[in-house]
Amino acid sequence: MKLLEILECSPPLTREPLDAEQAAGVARAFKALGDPVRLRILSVVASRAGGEVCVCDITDAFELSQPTISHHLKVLKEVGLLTSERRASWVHYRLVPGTLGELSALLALPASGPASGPAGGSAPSLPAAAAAVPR
Amino acid sequence: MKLLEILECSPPLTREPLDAEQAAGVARAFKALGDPVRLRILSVVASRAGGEVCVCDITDAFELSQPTISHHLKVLKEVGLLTSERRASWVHYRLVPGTLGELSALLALPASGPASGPAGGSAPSLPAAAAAVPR
DNA sequence: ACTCGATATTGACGGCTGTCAATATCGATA
DNA sequence: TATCGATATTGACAGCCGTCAATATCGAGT
Repeated sequence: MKLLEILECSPPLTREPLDAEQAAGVARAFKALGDPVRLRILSVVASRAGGEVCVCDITDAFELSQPTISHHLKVLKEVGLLTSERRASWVHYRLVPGTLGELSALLALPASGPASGPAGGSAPSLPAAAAAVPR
Repeated sequence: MKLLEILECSPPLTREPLDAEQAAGVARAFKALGDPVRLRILSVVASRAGGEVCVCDITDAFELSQPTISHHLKVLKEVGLLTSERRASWVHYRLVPGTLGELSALLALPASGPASGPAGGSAPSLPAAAAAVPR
């Protein structure tokens, strides 16, 4: 299943627990972000003005072998965070639009100002409702 | 170094590339989120009304051995996402305030409406500036 | 067709990780 | 202090993961 579809039907963590299927899908994305090199690669792509990075730019921004960089790019691509396009000899990577934003929304706190928040106005966070004996 | 400190001095991915140290710190957090079980545990804690969950509640919400759950809780705690407090026989876990929000901000897209965004209003995302030959 | 530079794939290796059974620890209660 | 329930720790094992050297593929130019 595609990452974006999973993200779009996964509520924010602060809203309700994820079911097993959602968790499995989302975890794949976070696992991909769980490597320092991939995180840096992603930040290079995400912060690039044109939104596009040539592999060669990445390869010599890191002190890692070219196959290793290629491997990380593949991981980021397979999980649905990046896309690639070949132009002439060079391959360019860019963000898959939406995924970063959806991941961000998943972790976001419940909007303090309920002005434009996506949340239905439920659960005003009743302070300590279940203070009884746990079981 | 503590997770929150790292997060507080790490710019959003869309702003500028992470340096190696920031990436290493942040990646630890995402790595912890990169397991389906931990993600579900975290969502259970995050969505809990009182903000607190007893271990026993988690242990029998999953079909995993008690040591396994304990292990995952330890990982989430060591990485700085959860805290625990012992009360009587039971141990209660809660979110470390701020971390989820900071992680969310790290992944967030550049705020379209700069109304209440935490970002200083820089970088109007110049569209495609570097279109020249990659190298 | 041949060569060359850019990128991907393969195969191998050491280290990390998720899981469990067994055991230990820690509080409460008798 | 003896016991019991709740949680943590230990040790072991299979499987995954990051890295590299070697090699393959793919376009472009000659």
